[in-house]
Amino acid sequence: MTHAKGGRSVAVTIADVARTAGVSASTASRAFNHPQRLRAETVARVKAAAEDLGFRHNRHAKALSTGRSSALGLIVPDLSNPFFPPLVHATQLNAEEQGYSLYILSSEHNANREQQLARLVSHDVAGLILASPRMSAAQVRVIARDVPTILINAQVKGVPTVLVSADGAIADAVEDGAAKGISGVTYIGSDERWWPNTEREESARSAAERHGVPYRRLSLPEPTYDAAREVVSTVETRSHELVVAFDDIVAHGVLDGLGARGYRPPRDFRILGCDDALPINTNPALSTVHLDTRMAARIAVDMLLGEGADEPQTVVVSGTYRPGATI
Amino acid sequence: MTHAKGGRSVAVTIADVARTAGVSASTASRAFNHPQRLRAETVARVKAAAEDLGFRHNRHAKALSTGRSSALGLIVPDLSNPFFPPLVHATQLNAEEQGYSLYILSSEHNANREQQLARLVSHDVAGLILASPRMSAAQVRVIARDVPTILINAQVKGVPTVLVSADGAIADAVEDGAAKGISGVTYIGSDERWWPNTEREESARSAAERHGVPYRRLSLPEPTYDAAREVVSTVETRSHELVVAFDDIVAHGVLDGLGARGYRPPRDFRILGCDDALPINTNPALSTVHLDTRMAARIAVDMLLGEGADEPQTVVVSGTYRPGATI
DNA sequence: GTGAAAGCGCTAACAG
DNA sequence: CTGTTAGCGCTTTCAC
Repeated sequence: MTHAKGGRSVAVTIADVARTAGVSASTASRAFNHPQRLRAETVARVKAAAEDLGFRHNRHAKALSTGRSSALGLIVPDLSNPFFPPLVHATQLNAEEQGYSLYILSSEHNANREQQLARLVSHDVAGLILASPRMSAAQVRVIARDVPTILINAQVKGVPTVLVSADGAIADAVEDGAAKGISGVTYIGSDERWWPNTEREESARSAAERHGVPYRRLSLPEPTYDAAREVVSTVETRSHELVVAFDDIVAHGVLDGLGARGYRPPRDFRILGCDDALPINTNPALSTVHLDTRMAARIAVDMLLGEGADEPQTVVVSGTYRPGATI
Repeated sequence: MTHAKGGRSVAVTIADVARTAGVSASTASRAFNHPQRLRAETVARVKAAAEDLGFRHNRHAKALSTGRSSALGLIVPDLSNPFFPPLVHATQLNAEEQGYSLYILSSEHNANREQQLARLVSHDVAGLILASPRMSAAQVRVIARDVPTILINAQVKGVPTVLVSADGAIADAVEDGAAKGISGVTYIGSDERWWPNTEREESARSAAERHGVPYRRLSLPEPTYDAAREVVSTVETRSHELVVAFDDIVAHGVLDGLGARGYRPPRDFRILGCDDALPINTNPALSTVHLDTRMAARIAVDMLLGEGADEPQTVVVSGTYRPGATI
């Protein structure tokens, strides 16, 4: 290997590989892209040479030449929310497996920034995954026209979607609660029209209705621990109700806020979290909904890279109720 | 805008821009890359044309042509640890500001996978940031020879480094504790030779020594909530000691584990966390060390993109002691 | 089954 | 100040 100024090693090109293998550049290229069209012996010789020289395809040249990128994009609203890291990691693994790398972008829950990021990468990636996007349907459509796009936890007509649904699990939890005698259901989350929030709220509401118990909603300015704790420290409390929290963090806030007032689950109230991904446990152990984000990621990547992108479909990955000691 | 099959819009090239602006491709190119060398009027005309057509540079063509990528890489051991998302986000912002996008890779604390990821992207990025790497110094050097590399929270001779240090803050915390009368210092973390762990342990140890109180270390198989909780639920306890935890999560585990045995801070023991980044608060509020990862990210990106890469330097970003109610 | 040649979109000498 | 030309590394017709 020769060296350039700065002591940094210089790239090995496919021409170098071709030369040492004693073939032309096109043949060397074919050894990687269309090995069937070559004699097995030739393929082996080229690959051996490549190995020897430490050859690696220049991603940019390849993309320029083929018109296809070997990168995917993933936009999430917030890396700090424990829901996303496993999703991100799983996406990365699946992408890698198929020979793609991944641009991970974080929008910080800002719809405009999200769209801006999406536009920024849309021309440089083979496909884009929008996880729990903040964009409007119209904004999503603009992006989807530019680049193959998969939605996770959002619904836009004409764009393929993976839904990580808590619906059935929340129903199960409410049923469990009802069997133990609850006086009502309270959903606590933000009042944003954001799919994860609206789906969970709607699940809680309809489950309450089904069991004939009163339903109410507590709105948080933001679905954070502090906001939740704050709200329940002042709100009028109804005994023996089931609190369905937007996620485990909010549930944690509720637990601590109510705990400070002397209320303990399941004695005084019952509570359900969601996401099952906190680095910290509660006491008593929180009943929650386990969401299989890894599966969702796998499906999303497969849909993106698969053929069936023509007829946009919706796949629902159902979460499961994980009873703890709070229901 | 014309359309290709599949209804996806077709790319606008710089040649298109040049044509509508009535200039040559090179002039159009210069309007973006060397505007000083052009008449202001020309620059304006080209930019207007570009705007009109919705032109965006083809990243791959540009990279191929210049030999420089406009992407940076960032490898972290674990997105799920609350320490990293702010670091990642800040890196992204700074990279973006300078016109770079960011490949974020997660190694899941696996040294080999980490190196593999680093090699994978090393040829496709303008620079690489390794945050709290698991790789050996030798492995880091291999990468650093291939691509400009900055280390965060690791030290390898010859490679520029940003250290997010808890040292002074831990000293301050121990001093605070000592003023209130502690019987000793216990560091609780893993026993890995990983910079963040060894730095904090060493700080705790030397601070204890300085104050003439006994020191000991509790080793966790992994620095998790459960492991910490488990260990302190069985270990012999010494009253009125100061527990220095590897991070807030471990501190949380200690708090809950000791709490279950009826011990409360600061009455029975004192405790310090680290990272100041949990989505959840403790009760009483945890004393912790605030680490300015955003600043670290900014410096890392600047070092990577700046000129001074010739003389590798080490920059230390010192954390600050954030007294809560547990010391 | 393999080679020669052209071209992806852009930038960078080199002329003028 | 601006246009012409060549070429980045790779894939891909099109010949043989």
